Amino acid sequence: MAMLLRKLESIGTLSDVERQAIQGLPVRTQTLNARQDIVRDGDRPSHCCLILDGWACRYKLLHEGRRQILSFHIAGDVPDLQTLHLPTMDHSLATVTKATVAFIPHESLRELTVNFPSIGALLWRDTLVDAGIFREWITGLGRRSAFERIAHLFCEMYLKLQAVGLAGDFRCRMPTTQNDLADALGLTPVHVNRVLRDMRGLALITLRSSTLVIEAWDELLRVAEFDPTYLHLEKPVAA
Amino acid sequence: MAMLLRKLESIGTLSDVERQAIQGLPVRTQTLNARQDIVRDGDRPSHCCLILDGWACRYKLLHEGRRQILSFHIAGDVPDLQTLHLPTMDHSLATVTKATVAFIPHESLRELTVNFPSIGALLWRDTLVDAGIFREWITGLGRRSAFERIAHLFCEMYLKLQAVGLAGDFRCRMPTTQNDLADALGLTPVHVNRVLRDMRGLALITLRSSTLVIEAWDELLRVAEFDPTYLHLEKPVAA
DNA sequence: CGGCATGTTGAATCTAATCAATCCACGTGG
DNA sequence: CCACGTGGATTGATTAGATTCAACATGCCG
Repeated sequence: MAMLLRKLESIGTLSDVERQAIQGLPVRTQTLNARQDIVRDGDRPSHCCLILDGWACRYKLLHEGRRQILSFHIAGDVPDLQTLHLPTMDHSLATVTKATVAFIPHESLRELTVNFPSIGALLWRDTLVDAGIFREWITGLGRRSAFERIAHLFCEMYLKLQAVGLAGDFRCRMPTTQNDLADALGLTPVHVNRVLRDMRGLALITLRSSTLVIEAWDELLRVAEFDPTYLHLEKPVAA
Repeated sequence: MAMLLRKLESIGTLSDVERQAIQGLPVRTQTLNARQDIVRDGDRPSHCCLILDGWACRYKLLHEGRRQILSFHIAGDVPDLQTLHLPTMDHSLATVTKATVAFIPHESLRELTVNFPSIGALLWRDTLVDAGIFREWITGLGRRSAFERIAHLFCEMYLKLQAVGLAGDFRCRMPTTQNDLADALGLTPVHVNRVLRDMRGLALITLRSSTLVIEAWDELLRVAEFDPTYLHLEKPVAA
């Protein structure tokens, strides 16, 4: 549960007792291949899923195979935490890469929130941060250009990864295909490809073999019109 | 607080004691003109805002006056409930129409969630439904056509209004300008206008003087590819 | 080595944006 | 009562950003 602790402490604070209570949660761990569904639209799961390693994403499917990715998730995230109070899934959750996940029974989590209201508040807070990220994505999809959207996503993922110690020195994993990026940003894979070429041309970033290197962080922030407030990170954000 | 009760009971259930506790909340009521900010991006409010009458919306501003509306809110909604656990606003909240709102101190709401954990759970649930609506909007902005987006929004608002008794018989208020719709759906006002003309031509809806009449509900659901699951309404949805 | 997923590029097309007038409904004041 | 002002709605003409279709390259894995 180290990843969960690290994640929760990136958006709030925990006491020793609380840390121990979280570490005492019963979990069933499982490793999944890339592109496997974890829970599906319409399911009524009895567990939440904590990501220990790898990437996952939430998505919805529409007619004619159209897919919209709603969020990307990394180690420490509990992408279906909302099932604690919304029994029916209104979207699906799948792995992006090979991933290790831990399933935590709803019951245990409810118990935890009853015994430790401040952990409950922190979990609530986590779902609220999630919603804040959704709002930012809405803004991007509605009013940002393809270029700005991609730049913005790179800033976001870099900071999210950094917050749990998985990024630094302006480089991080980005194990998404151009197709995944397209489905997340409301674009076509072809157009994503062209924009990435342009970004490379401007010496903003390089993205090769699932590794993102941000060559010009300040410039990337500027073109993305990126303001990290919406991530509601507890610790000040590293420049 | 009747509207708040009605709203909460549209997504869950309350006992008599809980109803009374909610009715005992101290509030300061205020009437605002149309297009007034209630809280602004960056604020750290000490109250939540319950809408008693009229419409409000959340929005973000970008460069060059670009605006993205993130959600519409009606009587019974508490659009800034997240400030209970996310002190800093990452967007603004404003009235759409002349509106009456009630301000409830954070302190009182926190007390309420401590004394009545099941009210706390219901409020949490409300923010989760909110997030579910954000996800649906992401899907629309990313992968639906302008026509589908508008149709989808009409279905959503009709059901939301119906759930609190403000709509029926396939008609409801829709006090949004075409400009508001454009900012909500990632379109231009001009294009919204054309699509509305087309929808009228197909005898799907009429929208005049802030009143929406849905002429062909089933057909509207079909073209919008609308599935009400994401609204997580407690009561079955009226056909 | 072969096969398949992913990435890349070109050309044609299209949806929706942009720019620019004009129209209409409504409220106000002379 | 009517002229005027204003905000919103409507229409036309043009443009731009992104899509679509298609072909080809690359790289990884069995």
